Amino acid sequence: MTRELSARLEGAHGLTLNDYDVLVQLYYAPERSLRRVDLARTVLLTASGITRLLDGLERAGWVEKRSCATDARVTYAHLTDAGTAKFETAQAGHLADVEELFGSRFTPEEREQLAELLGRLPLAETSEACSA
Amino acid sequence: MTRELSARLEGAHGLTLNDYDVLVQLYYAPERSLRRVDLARTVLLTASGITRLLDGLERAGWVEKRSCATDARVTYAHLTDAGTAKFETAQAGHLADVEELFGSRFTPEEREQLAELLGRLPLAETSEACSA
DNA sequence: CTAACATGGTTGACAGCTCAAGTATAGACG
DNA sequence: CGTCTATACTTGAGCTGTCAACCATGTTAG
Repeated sequence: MTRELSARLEGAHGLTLNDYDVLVQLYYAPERSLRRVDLARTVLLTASGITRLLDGLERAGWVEKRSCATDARVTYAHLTDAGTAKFETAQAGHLADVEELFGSRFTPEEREQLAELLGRLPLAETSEACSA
Repeated sequence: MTRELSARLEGAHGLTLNDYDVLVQLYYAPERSLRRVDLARTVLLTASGITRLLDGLERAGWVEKRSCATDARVTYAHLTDAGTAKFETAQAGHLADVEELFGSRFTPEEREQLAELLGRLPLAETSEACSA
């Protein structure tokens, strides 16, 4: 399923599933910005993985770096206008794909259940913010 | 979770989660043998992925190639005695890990539910056997 | 203040997997 | 029989992500 979804996303928009995931996180984040560490945690990548993934998105002009005023160590990833547009375009197709491959097999109650059950799995916890 | 399980397996027995997965499949297969294609399908790898993974297991002496009497195209992967022993050793630890990280978070009924729900996801279907 | 440690981030080397292309065998059909 | 298509498997090239090592900044305690 992951392969299939990723392949479709790749074919239609040149995005990896992880790329897309990062775009979603940024899109819904306050100021469309997130610390790289936090981003790494939510998309289940390591710090270096995020560096490399963002390299690509930055080169494409969809994401840019921003420094933090109160902590010189942190760098924010910020979704550019181009990136926002890109995401909005990709989202429709992807949601349709997910619905087709995944959603159609479960009733709404079953989805709830799945979400609740899988939500119990152990994940690293998030951390503090910083006023940009 | 996958990372954690794989890391433990790697640390304790020098096995990848996928290596382990292949070992399980072979262990419970008739004659401890499986066609490479079928193996690929059940562990969710491509044909070339299996070739490379088995390369490693063969070099370690846990798996060996066997040809098929009735179809010269197919090669069987067969678990050697060493491989069987290896698997039995690794299994205990791994089951404990899974229980710790995963099982402890769900009641038996919930596990059933999860299995049923996730079991509905689309997977490539298996294929025919061949008398070795 | 300084030493010691924790945290955010990047980089080099490498593992693991994919895709595309190629080889070899099998089966179907004229 | 020869051709055409499908299947089993391997290999070369390349991508993605990991780990380990590193630098820089922040935090805490003597």
